[in-house]
Amino acid sequence: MPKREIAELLRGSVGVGTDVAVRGWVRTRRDSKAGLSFLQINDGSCFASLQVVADGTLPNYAQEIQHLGSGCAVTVRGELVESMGRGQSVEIRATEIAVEGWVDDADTYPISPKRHSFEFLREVAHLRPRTNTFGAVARVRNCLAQAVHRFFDASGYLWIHTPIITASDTEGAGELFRVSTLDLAHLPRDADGAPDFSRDFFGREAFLTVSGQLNVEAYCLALSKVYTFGPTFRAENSNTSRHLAEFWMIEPETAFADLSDNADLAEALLKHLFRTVLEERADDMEFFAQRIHPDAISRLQAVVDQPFERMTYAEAVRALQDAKKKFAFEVSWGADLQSEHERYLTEEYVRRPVVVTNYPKGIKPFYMRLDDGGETVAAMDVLAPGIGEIVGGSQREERLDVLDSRLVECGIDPAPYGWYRDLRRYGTVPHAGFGLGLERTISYVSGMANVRDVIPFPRTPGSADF
RNA sequence: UCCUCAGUAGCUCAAUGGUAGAGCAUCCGGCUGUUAACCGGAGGGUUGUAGGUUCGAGUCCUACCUGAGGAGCCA
Repeated sequence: MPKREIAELLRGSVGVGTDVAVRGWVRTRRDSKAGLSFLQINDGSCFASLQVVADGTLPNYAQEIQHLGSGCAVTVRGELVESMGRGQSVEIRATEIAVEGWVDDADTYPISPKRHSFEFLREVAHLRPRTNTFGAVARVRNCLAQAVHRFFDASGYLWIHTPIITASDTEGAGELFRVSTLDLAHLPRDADGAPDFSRDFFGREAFLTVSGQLNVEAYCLALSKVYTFGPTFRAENSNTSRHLAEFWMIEPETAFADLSDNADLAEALLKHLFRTVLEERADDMEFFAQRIHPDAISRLQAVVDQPFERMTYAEAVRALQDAKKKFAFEVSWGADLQSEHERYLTEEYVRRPVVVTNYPKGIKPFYMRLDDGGETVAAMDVLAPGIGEIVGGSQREERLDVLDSRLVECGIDPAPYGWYRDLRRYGTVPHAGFGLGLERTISYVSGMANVRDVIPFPRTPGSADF
């Protein structure tokens, strides 16, 4: 008897009348005193559960089946039949139900068949994938990750596995987590009494990466079209619904490309991701639209159907200054846009994703290409309704002399950047790239308001359970 | 890190400074090709922690802990 995924059976790819076996976990049991029970079985292969009809004549009916409850693991064998009830087209008429794993104490099993707050479910992160919501999030997350690779592969980009451990502590993007094997209780000291990192594992200080960008630029300037996709770490004490200490980031880098090409790529990537998830995870998206965010589907559809708005930072500042809305922070040229400003632009001013470009150089890092005029850099942020900044990127400074003066201007010691400067010494070309936060993308797609609920085991300040 | 709010049954929440309750979940019984099932019953509590005010504190005060929302930082 072939074992089947529930998704296959509900898709109709197995004929009615076939003997099948399914394995999964009981969601609910409903008894009929007419002498049969109905089990909803879910195996995670799709959003829906499969109804199993258990007749009272089954040998373990009274002993076992009538005591099955939410969370129990079972193997069901039987015939796939057209359902006599409403609500599902097919069901399994069981000939055998084997209990694989009981629920130890149904009274305290956290995932009872009722509504739970996301805050509570975070405390049982090892069990929350058994809920409708977190099953859907997991499938959508997988769908998006697979779509990222398919998009880049089809576009001729190479996936570059940039290092997780980095020796540079001055990449300019936030606080870093230290990687060390030194004995903290007996820390070796140098002559000045400072920790002697020459005795550390790598013979120097080392950290977890905050971005694969600098490394991937090296491969970009040889292989033309490359991207990284992996975990990223920031030791910022950020306590918001949009920040994690460990998150996944997608960072493409394109040679012979300028800022406009870069924005085109970001737009094409986002549209591809949204189109794919609407198509391949229609069941989960339907759930998100019904229970999580009413516009979950319609707003993705809208993004896919129309071009992104584009405006320069200067235009954005003007729009904000002309806005009737009162902001807590005043808008003036030279200052970074506040969250409230970004939100106004994308949610009220253009009401869809918007690419803001050419920010003042003073608020952007050294590696962004200086624009003609010398006041702005070729930076771009993609702002999306509901989450704000979803993409941050730029055309990179490919001119060695300008890069050097920018390093000085930003007060950065050029010494550790020898290899990065080499890329400008030997066959430099214009190139551009950006970072797309996977969790923020999932958050936007699903309508899940907190990125802690779109990653399996969230790491945030003061919290690394599981 | 800063500001604001919240911690009461397994969960979601009530309770004027005066006997701690409901719904859901769980268990038991009834009913039904059921499907957010329905009806009845039962068990379930050191009110986040430590102090303080008061005849009396879930409620008021102080500190701390935890969580959430917002800000900053950013993806």
